[in-house]
Amino acid sequence: MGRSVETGAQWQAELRARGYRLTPQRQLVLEAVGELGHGTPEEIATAVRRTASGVNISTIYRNLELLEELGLVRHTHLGHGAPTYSVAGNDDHVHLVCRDCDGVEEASTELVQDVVERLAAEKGFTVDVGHFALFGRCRSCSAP
Amino acid sequence: MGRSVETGAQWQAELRARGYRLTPQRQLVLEAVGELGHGTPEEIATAVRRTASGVNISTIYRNLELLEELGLVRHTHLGHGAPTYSVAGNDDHVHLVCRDCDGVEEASTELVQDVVERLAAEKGFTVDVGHFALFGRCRSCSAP
DNA sequence: TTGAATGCAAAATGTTTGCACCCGG
DNA sequence: CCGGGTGCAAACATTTTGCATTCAA
Repeated sequence: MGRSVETGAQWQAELRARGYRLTPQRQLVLEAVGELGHGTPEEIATAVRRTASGVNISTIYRNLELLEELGLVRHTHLGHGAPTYSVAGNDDHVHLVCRDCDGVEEASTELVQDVVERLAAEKGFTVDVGHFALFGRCRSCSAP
Repeated sequence: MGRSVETGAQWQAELRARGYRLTPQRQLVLEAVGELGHGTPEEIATAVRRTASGVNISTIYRNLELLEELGLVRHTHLGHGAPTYSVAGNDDHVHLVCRDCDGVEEASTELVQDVVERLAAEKGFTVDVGHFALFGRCRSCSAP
């Protein structure tokens, strides 16, 4: 689902080029993020453990951090507790977070293209569109 | 600074109408949020304690929740750890959070007016503009 | 008086860190 | 072999909760 971006060989080479090693845990974390689409560290850990039951949560955190540094994953704070990780680069979208039901909808980034361009021009601020979260109330929760 | 919206008498009446009580702690929390402009629960606690040194952090949390329910304050997740509270209704603005330096800039909500209207029309999603956070990289951190 | 609110301490979450051992290159 | 990576346990940070006490109305 949705994955692509680079081949395994590509990021693995990049990894080594930077002096890091390729470990099963590392591969599994990246795969899990891709499969889940969105996931908190805890959810990712659960997914990873379906294949490798012993993986520690701190390993998940350390690898998410590393994979983010490599630009392979990205995280967003969708409001409440844990952040949500997703694979970088593909199917970017804006997150619409409902404050009432905590539901998360997605919208095309095309929606905010103007805003992004204006901020770049006027403020020199480069928006990370995939990181984009809008809070408010969804249709269902607005209904009487 | 920046306060207005309602008079003290107004929200205090509303409070009682809902069966809640007016306590010094409650007033102090609201005042502190107003004075700070933005603040984490811990920062608000510090501000409150300048006047009333014994106030417990759990009281701060409980009152922030209540004041938010009453629509007097609002909170935003600006990325990292603790959320930021501010007085609702006045000086709404968009938050621009830099992922590199963690700095927070503000921009006029006018910037996103179109987006807000389109989302309302197309998705029935009511954006809470004061809750708006954009993540990315600020001018300084973009510079070489 | 009386139940909402507070203070306190303990528990629940979510995340980070120190360290000994392990293993990818 | 060697330094990066992992597991584990403990430390942290933030928020929530149970309960006895206090106090606003």
